[in-house]
Amino acid sequence: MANNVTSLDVARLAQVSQSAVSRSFTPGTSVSDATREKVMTAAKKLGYRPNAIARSLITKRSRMIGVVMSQLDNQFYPVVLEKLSQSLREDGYHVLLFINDSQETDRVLNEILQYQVDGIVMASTVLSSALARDCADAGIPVVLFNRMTRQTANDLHPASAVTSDNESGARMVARHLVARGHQRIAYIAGLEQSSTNADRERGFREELSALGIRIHARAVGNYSFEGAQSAARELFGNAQDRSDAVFVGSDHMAIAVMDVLRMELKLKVPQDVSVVGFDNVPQAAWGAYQLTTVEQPVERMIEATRTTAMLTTSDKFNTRTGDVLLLEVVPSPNWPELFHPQAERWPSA
Amino acid sequence: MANNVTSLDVARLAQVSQSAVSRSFTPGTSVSDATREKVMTAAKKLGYRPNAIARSLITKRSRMIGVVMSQLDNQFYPVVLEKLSQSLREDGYHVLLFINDSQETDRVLNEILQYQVDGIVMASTVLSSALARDCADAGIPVVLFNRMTRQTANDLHPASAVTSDNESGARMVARHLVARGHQRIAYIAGLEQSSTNADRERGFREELSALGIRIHARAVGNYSFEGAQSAARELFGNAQDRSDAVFVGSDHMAIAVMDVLRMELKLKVPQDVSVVGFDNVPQAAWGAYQLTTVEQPVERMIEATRTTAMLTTSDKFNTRTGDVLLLEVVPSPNWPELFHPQAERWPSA
DNA sequence: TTTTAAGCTGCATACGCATGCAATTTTTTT
DNA sequence: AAAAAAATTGCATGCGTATGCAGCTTAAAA
Repeated sequence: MANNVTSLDVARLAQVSQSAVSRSFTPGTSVSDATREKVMTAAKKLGYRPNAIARSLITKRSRMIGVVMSQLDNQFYPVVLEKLSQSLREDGYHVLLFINDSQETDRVLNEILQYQVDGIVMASTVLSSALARDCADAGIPVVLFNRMTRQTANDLHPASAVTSDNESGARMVARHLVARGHQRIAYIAGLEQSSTNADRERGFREELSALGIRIHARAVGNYSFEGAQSAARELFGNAQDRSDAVFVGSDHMAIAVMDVLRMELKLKVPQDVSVVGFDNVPQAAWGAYQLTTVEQPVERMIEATRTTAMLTTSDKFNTRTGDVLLLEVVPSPNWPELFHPQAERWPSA
Repeated sequence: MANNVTSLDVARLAQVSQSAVSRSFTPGTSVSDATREKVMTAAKKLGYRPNAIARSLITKRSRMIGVVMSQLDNQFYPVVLEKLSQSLREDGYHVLLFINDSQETDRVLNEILQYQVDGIVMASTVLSSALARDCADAGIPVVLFNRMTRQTANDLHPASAVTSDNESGARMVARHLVARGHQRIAYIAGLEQSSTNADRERGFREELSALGIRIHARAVGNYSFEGAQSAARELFGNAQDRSDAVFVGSDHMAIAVMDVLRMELKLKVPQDVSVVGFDNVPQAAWGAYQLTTVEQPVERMIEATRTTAMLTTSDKFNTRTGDVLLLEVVPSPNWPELFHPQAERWPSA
């Protein structure tokens, strides 16, 4: 019963106007120290808390960022969520979270937009052109995290995107495996329609090509644990002409692959088969796996996401004034340090 | 620039009053099919979306639930978050997420309260009495998830709590280990001030007692990966009089323990040491670990949380009318099926 | 057909706060 | 000490929606 406390109540107790109370709680406004103190005293006595909802209605800034995520079972995303949340909070923003199972993205986005969020971050999700357009029209910046937008001529997304340099990362894996003496190298893809998979696969293929090697086998894991298990069985179930190394599209899948190789197929990793992942999730370092992997520079990706998602709020930028299309690929100046070689078969020399 | 569309704009286009528009978008109101149709047509044409902020201001229902979490690196919590989010969404609620590092719970809660959330769920966090009182005064139901409230006479929390039957689960582990022939059984605690640890430890101790056994060794892991590693080194670093089994307070810690035992101390699990965890996180089933563990009935816990967190909104209940203190321990009618024995040393018979 | 009830609709208002404007006070300058 | 500038304060209004109330229309009952 103490939450009915409004700025007016405080004003009365402090013997000032409601405006004074409002100003006392708004940084950068003109209030004398004396009044502010009176206000604060009264506010504390009444247990007053400014109503963010009412405030948003006036300022048209909710200070909320809608975050859409799926696949929380892939530890990469909880980590991202945690860091993103903290990063935003430092700027006074909060996360309105939406977890979307399947491809119900449209409904989810409609719900988000009703909440007047100041920005939207979509992780590992594809965004329909129509909705992207909706958001742009509404002046809400949208950032795709870990996915690029499709940019075909007639499917132009007015949305920003942040990814790491997936192609370079994959190239590095190719060089690494070849340097280790592998010749029969397989690839297990993530979601084929995702840009991350496309970029990684392309980089991997091209670099192998440059080294005079072609992919020995390929299967699709769809970035899921079960999908990766199936892919592993498909690729390694048959003993003859078996690959001796496999680059898996994500650590999450790579671990599933290792389990199948070891437990079901009784193969030794890394003695019989080398496995390399992507992301560098915490579990990659776990003793039982010690997975070689390529780290995504999450901190930097988040930093890019943060600033982009808050553009309309920033004083310097304003996406409202047009369909500004921002594409940001986080560069990886220090890729070598992002490569985490661990358990790898020694060169077959 | 299309987000300025208000109900008034729609009203004008549809040639009806603003009230009609409002009613058309509010289920259970009195509008003729004809008007509703006119309204919907106009709304679609303009791309109108009701403003949830403005709506909240009037109805005093934001349809947001504040969720406070920490330790997203422990996969138990992402799983909970995902299911909770989906469960709430089915009732039209959304999650305002707060991830709190350290013990900055107070500040976090203050921020939450400003957003006029309809309820608060705090996972694995202790709540100060003062703040619990604040929420109760504000008529906002608070549910502690996976933690009980402290209930000493002078520290009474007007907050609900949902946990599983930790004590029974721990008793089951005790019986299991003894049945397997273990005699030197250790315990690695989580956070000592947490109720979950207290309950699990008590149940474990008491059941062992009943079987004529006392805990052979004990260390504290504070529910963290690193803490568990240290605890494992502390307990098993010395070869003499080493325990032959250990019950670890959570799977997250148990995996860290297994890694230390195997990688650092070159012990075989389960041949040399049996390890049992708690929670049944997805990783417990991973091939390399196959951890024996006690499953927490997450679905049921969430169900209890959901209803409790929405009490003020529900038509049937109203916590505003008093300091209703709800304590809900999710019973475990089928504990046996929640026990997941996997890699365990065979009876030493 | 007349009476009564039920269903619709619009008007006006309020939710809690921020902000432009004008009036007032304080400070600074001359 | 007077004049000018700066700082502070209150008033009034509006953000976009929901809702009680009264008037109106249509359906049901008599």
